[in-house]
Amino acid sequence: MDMMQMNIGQAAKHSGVSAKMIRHYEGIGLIPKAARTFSGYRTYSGNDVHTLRFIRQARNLGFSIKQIEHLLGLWRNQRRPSSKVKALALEHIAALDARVAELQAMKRTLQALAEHCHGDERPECPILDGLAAPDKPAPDRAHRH
Amino acid sequence: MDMMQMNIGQAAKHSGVSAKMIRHYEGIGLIPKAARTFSGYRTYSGNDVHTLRFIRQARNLGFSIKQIEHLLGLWRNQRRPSSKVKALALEHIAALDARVAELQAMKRTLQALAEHCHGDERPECPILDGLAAPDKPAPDRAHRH
DNA sequence: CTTGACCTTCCCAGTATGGGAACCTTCACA
DNA sequence: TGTGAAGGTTCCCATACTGGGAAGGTCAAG
Repeated sequence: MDMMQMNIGQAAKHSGVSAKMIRHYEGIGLIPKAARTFSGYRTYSGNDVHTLRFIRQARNLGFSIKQIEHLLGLWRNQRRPSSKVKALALEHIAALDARVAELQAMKRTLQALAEHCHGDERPECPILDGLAAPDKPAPDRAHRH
Repeated sequence: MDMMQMNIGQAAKHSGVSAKMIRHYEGIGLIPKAARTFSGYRTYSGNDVHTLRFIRQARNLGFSIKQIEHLLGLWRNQRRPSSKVKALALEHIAALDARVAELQAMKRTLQALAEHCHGDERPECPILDGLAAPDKPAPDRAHRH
């Protein structure tokens, strides 16, 4: 029924994805091109909104666009083995863990420096000294992606 | 003192900051424009390399460029109160904590979904169902060990 | 001189999101 | 029926950080 047809603003409200982002997702091909009214407005069905909500949920869990593309494919394929989905999820969990470990390492280091900083009017500051320290002369290239 | 003069590749090696990034930092004004040889090559002193290393260290700890700008200013100012530095550091630690909490929340949610997914040949998948679900649910959250 | 390593600038790519300009469409109300 | 607000359209720009690569100049060694 046409009752479920809505324009982009409504779809945004109902899905929690901004109109800007909906257009963007269409632009990069994450979602198919929306149908248009005679005058050029995009229209969305309840189904489209459902997809958008799926996307938003996945993004809330930190999945990348590439991964979401993958997830959408699995979602739409009634015959996917759940193992594929689970693998993707576990992989992402591992990535989250790795990122957390990275951030916690940063925090630990910074905290160690901060603990020794008086934090008063005096200029001596172990934090700056720590940043200025020669570190290891081994140029490392390991960073976030 | 000319012994310490080097071109960008050497400075990159000694600082751990890529040549590409050194040029970029110069471009955005994070570091002053490098001196040039007659033929246009940038040259760096031991001091410049020291600054680059400072920057790299700060980035390794997750500081943003804006914050590093600030830190560099404090570093160069012999009369800064250490309280300013400490404030910046503590603020950043708080941001790291916040980010960690965010990621951990994602992980918890995803893990809860994954636990109920068989991960076999069957298509039923609570993970996809969870992503497709209308968002409301905060049903089971008491899964801590 | 030639060659290869290194330098220069400039453009493009990505992730994900938002701001805003310039313009067109819809709809309700005077 | 006119009109103004609200909301749609496209397009460009910016964020923060980093890399790839092209086209061309420079330097040192063989």
